[in-house]
Amino acid sequence: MARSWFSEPPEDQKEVCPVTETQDIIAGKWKIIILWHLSIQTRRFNELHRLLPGISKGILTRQLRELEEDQMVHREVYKEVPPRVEYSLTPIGQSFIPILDSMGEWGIKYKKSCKKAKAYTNL
Amino acid sequence: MARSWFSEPPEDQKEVCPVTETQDIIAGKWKIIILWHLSIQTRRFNELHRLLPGISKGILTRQLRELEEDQMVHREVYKEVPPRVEYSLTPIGQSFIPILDSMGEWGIKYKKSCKKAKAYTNL
DNA sequence: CGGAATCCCGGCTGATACTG
DNA sequence: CAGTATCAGCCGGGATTCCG
Repeated sequence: MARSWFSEPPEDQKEVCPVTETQDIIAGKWKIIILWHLSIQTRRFNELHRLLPGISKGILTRQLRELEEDQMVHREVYKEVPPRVEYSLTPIGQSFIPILDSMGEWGIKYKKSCKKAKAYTNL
Repeated sequence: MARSWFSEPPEDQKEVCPVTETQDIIAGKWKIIILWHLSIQTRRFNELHRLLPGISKGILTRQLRELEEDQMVHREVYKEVPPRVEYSLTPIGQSFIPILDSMGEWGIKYKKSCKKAKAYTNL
């Protein structure tokens, strides 16, 4: 018993519900968006930073590291001056691209089919 | 200026990157899992509560409400004693099912193809 | 350029108690 | 049964500073 003493009955849940695994990986405010940008092409760190307006370098680093740990993203360091680091999708990450595409298409259809009630919460 | 004074350049971002929309909707610790359970069949409140070990009723309610606001989930109240409330997917929610399925399948493949490094962080 | 190290902060999450 | 209300806390995001 490491840390399963509260609110976490991990095993059975993941057995029963396979999306749990996926949920764990793409949870994180920027991960889906990062993966999407990497699905287009390999990107450098600052390139990603520019593509994600509002994210700080610290956070970007963390999200990328976590994606690395989950073997979704590959980090290639070129020993140069100034340094260059390129991020790309691993094979596992690439296998996720169809889902990213679906999510993109769905997002577009979603915007068309409904004006978000959330925006008008004050009604 | 409501609350967009920091870290939120919403418009352009969503233009450029369609997954942002989707990200916003499925963000939330339990939403994907809730949607998945509802994709199987209509469920009652306590049924969902049992299916999601670890979630509290308060949180479950909130996540469901948010999914309702986003028009993903329909809430049907039966005027009975004791009360009965059933949750199901709206048409928009149903249009998301393929993605849920993909995520489920992907999650299974993922588990096979890699032993998560995260679990052994202490190495 | 691409981070690492810190600190801070808010919001979501979660527990508990109460209600119709 | 299906919530609401309230409060606590934690974690993850964010800003800033420093480094090779």
